Amino acid sequence: MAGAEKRGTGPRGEHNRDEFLALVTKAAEGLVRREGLRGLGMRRLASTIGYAPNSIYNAVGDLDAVTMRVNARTLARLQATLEAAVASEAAPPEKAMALADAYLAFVAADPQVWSLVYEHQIAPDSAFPDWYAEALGQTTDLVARVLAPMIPDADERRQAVATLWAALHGLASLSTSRKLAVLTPESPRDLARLLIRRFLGTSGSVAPDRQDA
Amino acid sequence: MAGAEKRGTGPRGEHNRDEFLALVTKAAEGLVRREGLRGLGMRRLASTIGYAPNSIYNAVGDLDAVTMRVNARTLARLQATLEAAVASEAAPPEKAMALADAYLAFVAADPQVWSLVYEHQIAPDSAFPDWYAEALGQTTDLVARVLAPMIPDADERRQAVATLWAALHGLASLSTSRKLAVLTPESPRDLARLLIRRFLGTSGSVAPDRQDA
DNA sequence: ATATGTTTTGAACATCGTTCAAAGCGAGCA
DNA sequence: TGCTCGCTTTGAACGATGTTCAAAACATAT
Repeated sequence: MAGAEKRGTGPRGEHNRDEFLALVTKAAEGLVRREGLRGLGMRRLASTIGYAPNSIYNAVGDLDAVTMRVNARTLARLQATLEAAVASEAAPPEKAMALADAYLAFVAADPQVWSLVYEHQIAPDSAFPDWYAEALGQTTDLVARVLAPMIPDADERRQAVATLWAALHGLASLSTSRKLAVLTPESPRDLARLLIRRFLGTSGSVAPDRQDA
Repeated sequence: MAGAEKRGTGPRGEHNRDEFLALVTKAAEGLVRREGLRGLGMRRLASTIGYAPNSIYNAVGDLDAVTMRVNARTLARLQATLEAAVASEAAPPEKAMALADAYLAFVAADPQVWSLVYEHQIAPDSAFPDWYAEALGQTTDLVARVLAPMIPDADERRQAVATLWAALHGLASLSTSRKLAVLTPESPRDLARLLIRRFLGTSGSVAPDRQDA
């Protein structure tokens, strides 16, 4: 009664607990990818993986918990994408451009799943999830590292990172909701280039502005 | 059957049709203001105004239609607020700052209702609502008018307006969802000032940066 | 006063998220 | 082997939702 740290028994099927978590998360992600937030339902998700809804409640939690899992995975994927984008050795301004490009390409490639991250509103009383703040911090740290050579002052850099991050978020958000196309025909990536060029004050052209989209 | 433009009969209660529309819209707005998107339900809305749900279906439509009405009103209120903000005679850079300030103040004063505008996702197959595109255009035209003296070229100005609009939207969005405070302690208005100062290249201080918040 | 057409509504339908209590099954002990 | 313990899985149920149907209530026009 007091010990039993290992486990009393084991699961029935061919999945252990972690595999089941991954199964649920990937199935939910697929549902969102194909039909958006409204396509993610508990009964539907359960039938997709061939389980009863209660199994998901026992292993993961309610629909909010499932959404959190998907969002955590999405942020990790975004993080990996951005890391790969700044891996090359290039001048800082080009790195900033590459970062914005990778961000917007990620969003364009998976708009529904990315939208879930900000469409999902947590209850206003519950505290901010730790893992979310950490994931966000890791990603913005990446931006800060890229901006470090151009903005030496730490305070100013922190403000610049937050501002640029919010601006990119706005471009991506309005783009996926088709509200950006109402204002201008340019792609969000072109606008991001404009933003970064003007914000960072790299007055001339940063790159020959190759147009392949 | 062919004519009868006026009306066959009249409503029962003390409200005519337009008054009823306004009643529904304002009640729905109040619900959202107090409890957010999740607090807006058809049965709850009906009981709030003392009618049966079916009356709302007959006069307004389904819950999506109600949401649209609230959002139209919100955009009109925002439009009026921004118009008032640029009414004063001042140098263009200060006007741009005032515009951003008014926008973010509007969002901060009514975050839940404002969030409804972008939280509400229309079906991906249905076309964009005309009135929404028009309302958006009117508001961004205001920004374009403010920026006109500083950016004479029409193409460049259109891009700048879209970019700044998206950036403001991002600041407001991350602010209401408490994701901006994770990154930096500064208020979104301070970050907007930084954004505009850097974007518009008004290198020095635009205003003495009076701090009253 | 009767007929007409709209407004209003009570009841029903389908579905949803979630919970409860029982059945199913693997592991440890006798 | 047989048995119990404890976790896993589930069928059924509960409450609530958005939405629709058909009937009742009502104001007007003849």
